[in-house]
Amino acid sequence: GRLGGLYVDPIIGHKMTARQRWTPTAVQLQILERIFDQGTGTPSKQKIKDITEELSQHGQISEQNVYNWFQNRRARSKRKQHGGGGGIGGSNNNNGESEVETEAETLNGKRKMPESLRVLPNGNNGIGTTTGTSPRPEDLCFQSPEMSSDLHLLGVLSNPRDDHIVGKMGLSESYNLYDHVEDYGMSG
Amino acid sequence: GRLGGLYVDPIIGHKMTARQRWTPTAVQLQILERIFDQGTGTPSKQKIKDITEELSQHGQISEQNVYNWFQNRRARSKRKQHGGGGGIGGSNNNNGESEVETEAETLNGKRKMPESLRVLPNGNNGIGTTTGTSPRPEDLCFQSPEMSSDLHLLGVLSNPRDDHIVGKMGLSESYNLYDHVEDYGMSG
DNA sequence: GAAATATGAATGAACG
DNA sequence: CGTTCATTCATATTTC
Repeated sequence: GRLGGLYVDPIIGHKMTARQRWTPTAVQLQILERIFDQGTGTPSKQKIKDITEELSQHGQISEQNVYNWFQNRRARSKRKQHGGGGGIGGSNNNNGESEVETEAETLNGKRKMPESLRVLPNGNNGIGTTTGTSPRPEDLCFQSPEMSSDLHLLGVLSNPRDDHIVGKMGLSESYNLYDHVEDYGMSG
Repeated sequence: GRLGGLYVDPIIGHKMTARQRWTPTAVQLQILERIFDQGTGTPSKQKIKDITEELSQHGQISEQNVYNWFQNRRARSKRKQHGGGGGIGGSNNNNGESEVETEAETLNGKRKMPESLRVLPNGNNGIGTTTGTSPRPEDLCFQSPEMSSDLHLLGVLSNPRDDHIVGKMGLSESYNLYDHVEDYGMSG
């Protein structure tokens, strides 16, 4: 993806086909996280301009990128993006420790470890799954496919859109700082 | 054991070996596919909860896993048809909900079937698929990892209570996100 | 065991 | 702002 490329997307429709997706560099990410940690919400437009200008010194970026980043960051803070994979025995960490040191990528600079490892700097994502021993399918193949009785309560699932209307509350930024991180983003 | 293992991560240090990701068991996969086949797409939060609770009886799992599974399932069902599709089978486009049913694997109980039985819906092997041997030009993102304290001018950002109050109260003022390509909408 | 493929997970971007 | 889509990465699994 040529972030700084000059090629223009030849209009595929109303969307950009995501042919050029901005990827924050290590330095940009550091700055963004720093700012995110300082403020509690999405910066104003003027702030975005300043931030964008600053981040432009470390790589191609636009105000839209900064805006999206803050929006996503904030939205996913409640989703415990750190323990995203697991969450069961997980560490319910919220946006409290945004100040994480991503030294690995910083040293590389080449950002070979893109996104996945970038969010796991502490070394504990709380998955706890661990197939340490060989979890080969053969081992669990013995289980009989007795799913008929199990799905009795799931029959309602055939209708995924039955309560998507609810959930739209006030637009106020009254975010409960409590860890109600049961929301990983769905229509409900 | 498999996902239900209790082994804890033995501290990798700087780099984390990234514990094995969740892998659905045969029974879980059957249930998930069944539900996916019933509904049109991603279930709601409440549905996810029910599904997760149900699947927990057949192995360790979290709501995030279920959510990701549906997201990937849906995305890849569409990709196979649209992206890989092309025009071999004649009708290229469809709703997207109807995916290639993998009933063969359910019979075996294993996750995959031998290559012989694995029939691709399009058979686009190495023609238009950029995946596989894709030279990612990530060089563009490269830049010196200079971690300078360039935040000097962004110091103002350290004050979260500058105007964000106006922002949250004045959400209705200029939050036309529909044009957020031009104006991503901020209270500035 | 390496290559190829399948797939869970992360995230930027877009929608409503 | 919350949700959802599309793309990509990393790992698990299969194949040779």
